[in-house]
Amino acid sequence: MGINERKEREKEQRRQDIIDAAEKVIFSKGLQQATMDEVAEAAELSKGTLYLYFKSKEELYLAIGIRGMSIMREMFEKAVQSNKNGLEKSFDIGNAYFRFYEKYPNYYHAINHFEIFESKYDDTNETVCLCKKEGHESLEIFVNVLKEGIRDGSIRPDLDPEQAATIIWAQTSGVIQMVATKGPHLEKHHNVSIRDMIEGSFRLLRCALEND
Amino acid sequence: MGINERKEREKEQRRQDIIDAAEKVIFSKGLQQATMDEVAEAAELSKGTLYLYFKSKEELYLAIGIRGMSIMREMFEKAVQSNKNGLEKSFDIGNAYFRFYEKYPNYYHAINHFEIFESKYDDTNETVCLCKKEGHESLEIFVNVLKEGIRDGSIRPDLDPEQAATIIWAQTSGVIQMVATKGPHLEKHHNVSIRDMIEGSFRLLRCALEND
DNA sequence: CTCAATAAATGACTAACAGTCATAAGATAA
DNA sequence: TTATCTTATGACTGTTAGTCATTTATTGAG
Repeated sequence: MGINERKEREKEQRRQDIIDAAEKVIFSKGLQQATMDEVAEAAELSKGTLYLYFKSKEELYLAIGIRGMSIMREMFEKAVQSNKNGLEKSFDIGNAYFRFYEKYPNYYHAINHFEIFESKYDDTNETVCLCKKEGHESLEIFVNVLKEGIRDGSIRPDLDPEQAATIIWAQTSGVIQMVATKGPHLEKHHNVSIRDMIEGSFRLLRCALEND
Repeated sequence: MGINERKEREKEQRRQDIIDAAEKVIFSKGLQQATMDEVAEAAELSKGTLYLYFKSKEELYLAIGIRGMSIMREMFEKAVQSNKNGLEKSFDIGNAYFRFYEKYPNYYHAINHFEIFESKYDDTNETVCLCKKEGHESLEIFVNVLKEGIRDGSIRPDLDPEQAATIIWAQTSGVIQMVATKGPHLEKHHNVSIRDMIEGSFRLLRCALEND
């Protein structure tokens, strides 16, 4: 049935149009300040239609987060396409994470919002599961790089790659979050550059990771 | 003037009563679900009165966060009262941070809420400044322990204590936040205990910190 | 004690906004 | 042409943060 397929495509297109509109409004005013009426106007649709495609404002924001996660994962995939050893690739992922934050701060915040409220979300919710799946795929890239590093001898062999990846991911998220919230204050009042912070955290991680 | 002093005390007492009531309501229902009417009822006051003491719901929650920070700082102060070396005291602080999260998850979330939205807050706001001051004092305890460790030779001397403290603090916050959001999921589906995660992160940090 | 002045408390009210639903418009197929 | 089904609409509702005119309580001077 060609008609049904076309309808399906149109529906998906409309969904994406709504997310586009939501990004415009939410990224410029912030999640709280942005209203569904404004999103509807930006999408040139009525508010009711928005709710045919998304259960709530929260879920619409989640859809934005998924876009962000997808972009981030692609950046990670590019970052590990080199012939460096596992240790150096690990730092390339770390740098990619930071570059992602710098280039797409709004997507970063959308992802962060999801991570923070993750425990409150319903596991049967499709959008939530998609979010978790995307996040897990990004982590998996890092796990594989750690394994590679252990194999090529650049990373200490006594590490459990899954555990180490999870922990280092969390640690790096913490540093980027700190930069995101306190960064401007640190640069202004403590004369500490954000770049220094990131590099400082990598220096510590290098001690923790490298073999010998 | 004894009367004015008594009035001042009573005003402060009422303020604390309101925070007590807010804790009861917000801790049991969550920030979003809790309404100011419910807080007012729990405090046995009218809603209008709440707004004589706190500019907004947000600021009332901030006041709860300050209480949490104060408790946390006290736990840190106790943690460093020993005759261990600087390196071990550092881990005692880390453990205290985690114990604080375990014992007072609601205060932990209040603090986290503040940290996350810190950049959006007005720097001229008194409550916000108090929050930042409390947070800074906790960090200062850690900075001093790092300095102590460098002096007693347990911690690598090439570290900048302020920078390292800030970074390690951020990293540890990241790990605890991960535990807070993904912990139950990790324990259930990946058979990874929270305790392992915390200890794993300490093991990595030890490599990064210790001298020789 | 009385009474004006000040301070503290009240709760009905407003504005804003997320989410709903009866109705309408449009597409499709018989 | 018309019945059926899908999609879209926007007026409406319920909830709640925050306000403000009014009331109540406290104080200190005469």
